[in-house]
Amino acid sequence: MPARSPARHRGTRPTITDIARAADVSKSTVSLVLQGSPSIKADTASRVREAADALGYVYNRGAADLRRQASNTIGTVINDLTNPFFAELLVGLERSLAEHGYVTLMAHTGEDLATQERVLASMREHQAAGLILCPAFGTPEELLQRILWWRIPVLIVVRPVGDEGFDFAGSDNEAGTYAATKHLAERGHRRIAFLGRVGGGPVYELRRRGFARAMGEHGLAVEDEWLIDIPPTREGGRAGVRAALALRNRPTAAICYNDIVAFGALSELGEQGLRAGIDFSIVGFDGIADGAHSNPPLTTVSVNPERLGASAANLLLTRLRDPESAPLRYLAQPQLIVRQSSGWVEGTRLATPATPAPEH
Amino acid sequence: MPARSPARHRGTRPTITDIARAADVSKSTVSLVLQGSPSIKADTASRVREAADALGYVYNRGAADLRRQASNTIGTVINDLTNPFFAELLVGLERSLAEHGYVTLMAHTGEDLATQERVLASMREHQAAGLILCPAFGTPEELLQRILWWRIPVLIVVRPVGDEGFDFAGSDNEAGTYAATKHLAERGHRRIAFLGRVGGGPVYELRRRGFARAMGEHGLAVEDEWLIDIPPTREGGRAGVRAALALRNRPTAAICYNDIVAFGALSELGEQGLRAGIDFSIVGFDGIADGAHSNPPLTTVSVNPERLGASAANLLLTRLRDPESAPLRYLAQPQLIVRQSSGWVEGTRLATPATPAPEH
DNA sequence: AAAATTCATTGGAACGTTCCAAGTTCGTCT
DNA sequence: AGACGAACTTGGAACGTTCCAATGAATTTT
Repeated sequence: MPARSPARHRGTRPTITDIARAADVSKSTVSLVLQGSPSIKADTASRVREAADALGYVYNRGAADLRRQASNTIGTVINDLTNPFFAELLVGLERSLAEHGYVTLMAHTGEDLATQERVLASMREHQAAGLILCPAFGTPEELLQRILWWRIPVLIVVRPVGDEGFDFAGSDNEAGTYAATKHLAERGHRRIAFLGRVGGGPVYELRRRGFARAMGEHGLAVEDEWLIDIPPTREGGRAGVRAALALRNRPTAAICYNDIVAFGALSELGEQGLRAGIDFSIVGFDGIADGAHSNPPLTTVSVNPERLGASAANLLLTRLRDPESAPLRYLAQPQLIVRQSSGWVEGTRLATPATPAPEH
Repeated sequence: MPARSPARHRGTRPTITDIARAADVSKSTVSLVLQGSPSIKADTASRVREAADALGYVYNRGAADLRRQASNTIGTVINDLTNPFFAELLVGLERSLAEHGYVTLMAHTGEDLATQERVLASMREHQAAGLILCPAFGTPEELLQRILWWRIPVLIVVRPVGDEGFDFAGSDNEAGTYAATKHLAERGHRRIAFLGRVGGGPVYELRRRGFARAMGEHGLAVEDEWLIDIPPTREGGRAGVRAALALRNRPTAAICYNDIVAFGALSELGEQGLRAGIDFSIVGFDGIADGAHSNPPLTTVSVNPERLGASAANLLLTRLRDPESAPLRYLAQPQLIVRQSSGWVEGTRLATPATPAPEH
């Protein structure tokens, strides 16, 4: 390799070629040293490393990725970050990815399908090694097929799309609401409402089913009007409680589709002068951190969102190692956390249970 | 250019060279077409585009970035995503970046300085075009200097580091707590506590100062014990209220360092059987979405986190266009949103004001 | 002492783009 | 008819890595 090369002009970053020149070795040697190859003599290696430091060298991952035809970027698509559930999920995801040397290219869809299309295409152009997708509401299975056709490993989180066939990480929704409903029934509730978007996709369907099953097993009827159709938002929670309280055959408790619905419900109860856990019981779903400090603290079915995120990331990394194996599947077993918002017993005030707190 | 090239083997993605071969033009022409150059004849262009579609071509942004010595990746470092304030900020950031054709490389530090160092270095290797940093607590000015030395434009968000000199987007903390305190004073409160981490950096300092100034202007003394030292968390809020209620000269209201502290405070008041806004008033800071639906809804100083994020992104993009201009600075003017948690008046119950709601 | 083996290093061709300089093909003007 | 320009198109050298095949030197084996 010719020792003569054009001198580096100010402002441009040093490359392995510059290091090579400074350390008087070839660019191949520098590359090997940077990769920690054992076949380079120790003192050559340290000479190279010194030169690199002296020049303020920065590894150019883009160039390496181009040559290696690989990347350590994982595209992560979140549909609703303003829901702390997804924020906590993202924390777990990102942490786990980072721990394994991957980097997170993050995009937010706000439940918009067109945005989702756009960001996925962008991640493809960016040569993401894999994708993690919290699908926006109404995502067609066809999109997932298309992504597979791109030959990019993709993991779906939280909301299943299509029937199996894709890698998926989520929680056992049916078991979750079953436990929640059982809890309320055992505390003496006989008329229990369910607050969520009717026809709101598979997650809603499963949660409703767990509710119905538990009701049935406790010999409790489910009146149609107790299935209250509200958007899965804080406002929805308020509206749901208003609707529930207005019913002729008024429920004494409600299972909420998720924690933010439950927060809305708590808020509305307060506004109506009712005490959650005494006058009316509320149970949420998700187990977001705020639930431990709402007013009153929220009984909820915790899926431990941060841990779910970490598990999801690990699942995708497994897939990256073995692109051809059968679809992977992880279902977190949710855990009922009893706090004050369900501290109600037939006719009497229940001693508020100490938060049992095996939480983080 | 030789028309003969090795045939594409299955599994490898088509490149502009493949398109060139298919459309019987040169690779340069394909490149120009993809860039929408006007100097390519319309029918050539469409022939090329058809070939590209037929082959299922995907633009390789990494390769282009390498050649152009540029990238459209912005590194975004968030210190605490489990605080909805930062989650909403991130939403605004990402949306604005995406609208301008940039992509967000996101990392979470969890307030850990070592993690912060690591992710910043990684973003540098990834050739981020710019950085947006919500600095972890205790970030030294030296780090910022170092980043500038990297010649990567960086914007600091929320927490200033060092004295000016860096691009910054944040809110007027002093004015915010001033307005909040004034509000409480005008409602008749004379003993007001401030719940936050004493010595918790410049943001704390400014918020405390706004509080002190308003107290002074209303002729109210600030007892040392009313400055309650708690971590800026939900738990901190609970502890703060407990501490406040235990004081001999017991305050009747508290300004909280931020909304999640306020949520903790509301929770603790509830636990103690006190009604926020009636028995004790609470004001938060940040204006996160949940505040509109807490129990009771939270009076807060809203900085509109999502909009702040968008503004921050725009500021960085301005900087990218002109790398040499003087430091940029954006201070959001926060807005007091009065809700029920401060609906208290000397001796009487205040008619709960309708949420005035110019919120989003 | 020659051959074989190991060890350390290196040349140079990729990877998929961009973009400059240069080329070709026209139509138009003298 | 020849020259000139405009309108299109193209060759090929970058960008900063990796990694294969090859080289040379030192060491061991025969």
